[in-house]
Amino acid sequence: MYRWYNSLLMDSSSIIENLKSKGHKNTKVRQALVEILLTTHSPLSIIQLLQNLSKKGLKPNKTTVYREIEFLTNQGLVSGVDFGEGKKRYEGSGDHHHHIVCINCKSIKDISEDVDLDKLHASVVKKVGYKPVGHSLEFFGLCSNCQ
Amino acid sequence: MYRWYNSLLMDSSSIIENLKSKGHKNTKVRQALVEILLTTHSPLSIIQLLQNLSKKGLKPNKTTVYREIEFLTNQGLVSGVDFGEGKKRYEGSGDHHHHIVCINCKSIKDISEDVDLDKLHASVVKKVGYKPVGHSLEFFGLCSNCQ
DNA sequence: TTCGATGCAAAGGATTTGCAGATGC
DNA sequence: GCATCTGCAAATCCTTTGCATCGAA
Repeated sequence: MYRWYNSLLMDSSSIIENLKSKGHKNTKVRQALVEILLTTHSPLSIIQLLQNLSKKGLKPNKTTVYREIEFLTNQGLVSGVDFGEGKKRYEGSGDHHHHIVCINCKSIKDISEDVDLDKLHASVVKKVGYKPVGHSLEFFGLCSNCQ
Repeated sequence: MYRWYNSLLMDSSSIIENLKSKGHKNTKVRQALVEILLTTHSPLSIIQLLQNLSKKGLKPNKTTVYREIEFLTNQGLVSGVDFGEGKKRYEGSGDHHHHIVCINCKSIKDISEDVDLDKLHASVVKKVGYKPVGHSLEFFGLCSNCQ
């Protein structure tokens, strides 16, 4: 998947600078969201993003967060994951990895295992004639506390 | 994943019989839903289930379909999949396989490729100490029409 | 000044819930 | 007859939209 930046090598201010060079503005909410998504390595819901913003002293409207996330997604900086909870979660695009979700307490753990789906993805895509865009792989289970 | 039946070997009436033996009733909607999910090998939304029921001359309330799907899910007969569309889709549990979804026209293709995630699943689960329940793997792309 | 960003209210869509009435066995 | 199933209305939750205002460059 093409990505014009590498979040691991880029800090929030250089991301903001890049956005400014495209005619977008530097706002407190934007900068804080980028920081939160760059430092939190697990997918956050809109409500959790609002809580994190609140910790930074920012209390934007929920709509603003939805729109900012949509914007950052269009910029390729953020991607959404869906655990079938009836809502989406968001993480920095540079963070692409997979998760295991406890079906009871909903806790989420990252999977460090390097899942190489690219080869499979390529073969699947070739077979069905689709232009590849991405994939989603999540595991579900009961965490040690909930068993 | 434990499953008390094998949908490939079981027709709708024997499933209904099994449910009746557990004290559940045989209703037209239940029987029709089981038939639909047994014969449609792609995940259907609640609206699509209603449309399919309609073709069979049944016009149940949407709430009834939600409750029936919940019931069949609890019985292990149905499982939900989520493509991040903001709604769930449902398929017969015996149908477990993966999909590729066109991000433009939303068309869904099954992946015949035999994705052996069980080994990966087992290793992941062992490492994080979770009791395994299931997984979800979907690919996204642009279908030939939408490219 | 200009155009992007924001807040607020309202609307939309999926899903759930409470309760009374209908139906299978 | 009794437990399950159903319909209807209302409520809830997530997300989107319209519009007027604000604010960064």
